[in-house]
Amino acid sequence: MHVGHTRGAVFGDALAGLLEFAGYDVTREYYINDGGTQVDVLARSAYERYREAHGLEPEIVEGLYPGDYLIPVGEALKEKYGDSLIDQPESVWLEDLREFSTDMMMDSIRTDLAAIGVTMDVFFSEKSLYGTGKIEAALDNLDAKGLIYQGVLEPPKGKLPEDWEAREQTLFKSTEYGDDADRPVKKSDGGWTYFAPDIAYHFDKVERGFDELIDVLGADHGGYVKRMKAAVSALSDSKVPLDIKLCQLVKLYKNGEPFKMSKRAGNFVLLRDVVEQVGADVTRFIMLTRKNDAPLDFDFAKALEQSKDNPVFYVQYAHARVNSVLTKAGEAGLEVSDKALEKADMSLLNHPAELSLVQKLAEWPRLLEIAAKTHEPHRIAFYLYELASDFHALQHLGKIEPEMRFIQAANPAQSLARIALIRAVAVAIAAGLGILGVTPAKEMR
RNA sequence: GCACCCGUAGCUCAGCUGGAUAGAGUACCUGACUACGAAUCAGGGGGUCGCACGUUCGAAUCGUGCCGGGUGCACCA
Repeated sequence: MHVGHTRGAVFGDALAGLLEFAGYDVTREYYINDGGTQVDVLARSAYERYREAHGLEPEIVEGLYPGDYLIPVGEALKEKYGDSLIDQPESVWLEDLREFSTDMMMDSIRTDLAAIGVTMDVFFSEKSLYGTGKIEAALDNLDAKGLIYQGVLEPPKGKLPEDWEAREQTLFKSTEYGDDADRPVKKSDGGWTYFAPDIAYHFDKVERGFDELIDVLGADHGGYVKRMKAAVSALSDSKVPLDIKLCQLVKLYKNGEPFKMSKRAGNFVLLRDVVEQVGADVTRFIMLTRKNDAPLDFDFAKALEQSKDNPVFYVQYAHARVNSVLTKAGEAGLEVSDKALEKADMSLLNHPAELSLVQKLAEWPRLLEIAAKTHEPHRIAFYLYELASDFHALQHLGKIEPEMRFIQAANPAQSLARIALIRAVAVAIAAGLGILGVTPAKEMR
């Protein structure tokens, strides 16, 4: 996986965590694109790398995947097949290589997901929809509702594709559900379009009884939203809502200098490189400090910095500080268990800095509700930063005004109230970071 | 041409189920460490919330139109 994919994975995982926290029963699914012609391309590309592993010059022609990530696949193929596939026709090896390559890609993806702390409940294979009657079943469902027909599409407005010609195709009447045009489910050669298995996948989800669906996609799939929503509405008789979250690109920087990622040459910055350098916590948090549909700048240098420039440390530091105070209070002979703190007299909190922290804390349930309802986990990240900020301000006040220190040796009741307050801060931070999948460190030395 | 997303401080962005003087980071300037962790904090300057209408007691937030930027646009995934 390259870092672009990561954002979707982190976003989806954090959203799932958020919904779980809000009381939903969530299933995280990964849809494996292991069907269709793209896998043929993958297999052919891997074959060239296999030849390369034998010292032959790979012929990575236009249309194949040029990325370096297939080099190990070629080597693994050499390991398994020796030279038995060299100069053999495609018919001999294509099927085997399809499976071999997708398996290896998926292993790699699973490893990457684990490295970033993402655990999927279900890996759903697109391939499993072909030849099993599932696509047919989904389309039959639509057909029974009168939403499938043979027809010819209007040419697209604006500039016409050069090889445009009117063709009769099998179409889904997605305009019935708000789409701009009806969409083909079969290609002119009789094969399924990519849209057909996608319909079948969503149908399968509906059949499995989910009452709410969320897709996380790259922003370049924006044009696909209406038709998919139309399909799910049709399949579920408008009973199952589908929300589609589009994640924008991640731009990598190092000290403000853009990091070149040539997609054509396949030179991606890999997720594992990023995680190795900055760690999963930082990677995740930074990915969530932007709205999902806004582009994200990811600066390595800042991600490595352990300062206010780096929001993760700022938040974690607040959490660590609270724990430090709790320890100090214990050493000072105060009983600071949660049970003891429940008895604290909170009316003793009346300094503006204390009250503003109380206020911020009071926003937490409401914020959770909005974040969950709008499917926007970034709100949690921003909130945690603000909460940490208010906390840091209050703690620092103790340096300027000693009577504002949390622990007042001469006044246990006051101390208890303040410690109850900051303990609440720690609880919220731990919960919030937990939702985002970031470790709430107790100390950061 | 059509659809979707975006346009808020010099820069990067929050805020948008309508509500009080529009927030943060960064940058720039000035300050605070014998004491709960200075990986921190305080203060200062800096904004016609793209533009214009409209709905409303009230609009950055909702609606319409326009301007500017991004993405996508038969049969490829």
